[in-house]
Amino acid sequence: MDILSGLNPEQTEAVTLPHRSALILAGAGSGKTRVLTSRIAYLIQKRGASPHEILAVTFTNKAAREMMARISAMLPISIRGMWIGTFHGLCNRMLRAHHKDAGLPEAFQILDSSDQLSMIKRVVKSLNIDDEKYPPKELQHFINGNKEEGLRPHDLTAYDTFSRTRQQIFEAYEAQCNREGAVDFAELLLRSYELLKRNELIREHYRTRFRHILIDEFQDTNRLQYQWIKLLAGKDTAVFAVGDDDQSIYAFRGANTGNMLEFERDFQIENVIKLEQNYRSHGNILDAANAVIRHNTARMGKNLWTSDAGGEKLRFYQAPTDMMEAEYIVEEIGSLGREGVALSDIALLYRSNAQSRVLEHALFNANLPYRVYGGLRFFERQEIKHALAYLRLVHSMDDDGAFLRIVNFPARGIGAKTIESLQADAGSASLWTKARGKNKKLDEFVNLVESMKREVSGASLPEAVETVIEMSGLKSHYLNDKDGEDRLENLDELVNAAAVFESEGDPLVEFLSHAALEAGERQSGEGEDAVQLMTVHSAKGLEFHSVFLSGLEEGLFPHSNSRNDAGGLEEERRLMYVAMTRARRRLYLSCAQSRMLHGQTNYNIPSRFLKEIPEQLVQPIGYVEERAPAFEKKSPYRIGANVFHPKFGEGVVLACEGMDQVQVNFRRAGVKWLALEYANLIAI
DNA sequence: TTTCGGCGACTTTTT
DNA sequence: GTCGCCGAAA
Repeated sequence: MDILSGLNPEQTEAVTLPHRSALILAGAGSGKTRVLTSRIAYLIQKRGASPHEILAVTFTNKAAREMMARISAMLPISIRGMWIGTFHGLCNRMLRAHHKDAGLPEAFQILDSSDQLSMIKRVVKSLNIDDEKYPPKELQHFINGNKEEGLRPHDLTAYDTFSRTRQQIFEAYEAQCNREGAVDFAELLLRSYELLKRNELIREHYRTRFRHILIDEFQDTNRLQYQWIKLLAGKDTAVFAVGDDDQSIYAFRGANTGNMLEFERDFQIENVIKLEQNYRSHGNILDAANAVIRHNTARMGKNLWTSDAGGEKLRFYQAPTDMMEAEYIVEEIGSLGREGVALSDIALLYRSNAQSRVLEHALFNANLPYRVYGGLRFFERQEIKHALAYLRLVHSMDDDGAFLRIVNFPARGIGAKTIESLQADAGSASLWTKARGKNKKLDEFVNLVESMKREVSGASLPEAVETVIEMSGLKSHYLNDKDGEDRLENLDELVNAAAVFESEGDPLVEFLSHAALEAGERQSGEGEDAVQLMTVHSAKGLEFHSVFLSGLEEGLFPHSNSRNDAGGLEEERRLMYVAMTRARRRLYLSCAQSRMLHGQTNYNIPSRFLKEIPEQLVQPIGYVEERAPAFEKKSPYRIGANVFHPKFGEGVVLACEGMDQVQVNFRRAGVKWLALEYANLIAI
């Protein structure tokens, strides 16, 4: 099949661009992933590129897997030479290959966020610092924030005791990481960046190798990730960046849309290709979403359109209480089901996780199957972390994090007192080195770990996992625990995961990295036909026949915490935009006059975002007559109407704001906002 | 050492 | 309303 068949002109242009860097602004539902994968297939098939020359980077493992699957479906050849993965995955790969030059032990281990947090707690304690004054959570944010700016402790200037202390903690934390051979997520990136920066040989090697770098969800990159890309791109490298500034919803964790503008400058992008044709949603849904996002000022400018005009109006329901809102939603789901819509094609979206409970309650009462996304993931479960900690300790005795996690789990009578004295003995050495000969119980533990080590050496990975689960006593512990059933199942699942795990080097080291880098699917039950419940954030990238967007109230959505600064409000609006554009055919908007939150009743007014949706696109249901007007008053002009202005000439109405303002695209004078009171517009 | 009860927090989340 | 953490009692 031809790679280009079925692509629209803009998509084709993007896929077939000559060898130079490019920025693709890809709106929601505009075929972004398709363009990205087609580009790779095109480079290989039509431009004679070798898979070896291609590096493609994504944000999630899921996206990376999807990309690989799609490319291998398009190409008859093996894609093994390609580097496709997340930023962290690719940095890990690079650091494993050059661990010596990066100053890391061969089998360095990766700390996930919770490992990192406990490491910070340990460091704070060892420095005798008050964790009330310096909360570990904040320190974690501080450390990661600095690393993401490319800053090490010695790069910081401290003017007062507070910042000096934080700097000291940062320093001690790094020292402890180095002692244990541990690397946190931000460190993976920063190390890799510094490696490329300092080592010319390695840098030039990758620069000549990767002639094509492709980046997905470019709007979500942080500063360090962008700098990493910049370092990696040689003079003959073409960087193909795909993103949508309107869908940037992760600024709160460091994503920097400014990278898009910088990219245009740094890589001398001549023309930005915009993919504006939406293949997902009906016209009314798209018009409404466009009307909302237009209220943002910091935009690169893009207007989605569809040939699939019209469709059903959006439905709006204002309920007296959150319970009644949920009941309304459940009723509607029932009738959608009877119309033949699959339950799994229906999504209930909300701004914050706390809102799911009332919805779950209503769904449960109505006996409708549902699936909630979010929550604990496989490799984050305590029983899994415990088992992995045994593996870690067996593999590397200096791993204090692993030692502390399991020294008394299952309980073997080694308490805080013993540990404290052990830590005092150890100083800057690892706990393991001082554990023997301290007391009887610790000796037993040391012997246990050593006999595990003997058993495990030479065993296959799944055998090792199984041995550790048995010998540690985890298995019998959970057998005796009345709620241990699920945990035992998960431990079995861990053995399975180890059995199917493929590795190229040391299987244990790679398996442990895998566990840290890929927290695993959230839960099973993928295939069942169930209503999908999730936050708007986790819905990004997905689409559904029908979407219910609930809790559209001031203080909730937009969230009260983002009300203060303008940037926060614009991010909330982008979130609203993302939420609305998830719907293909039907979009329900709802809010409640009163809502139970944090154990007390709140009375909220409808979200300001509702007012930004043109009234004629919305079908109100039920109570709405009594409410204060939530929607924009009908403008005398319709979007798309032709108008004439005495000075600017002919134009087309792009948007209306209330009764008195319109945005017009004039054929000669360009796009302008006009006050109807003064403008003397004439409809033609 | 373990367990239980009280108190405070509480937006969004991937690696 | 619920979860997680911390301190006091068993």
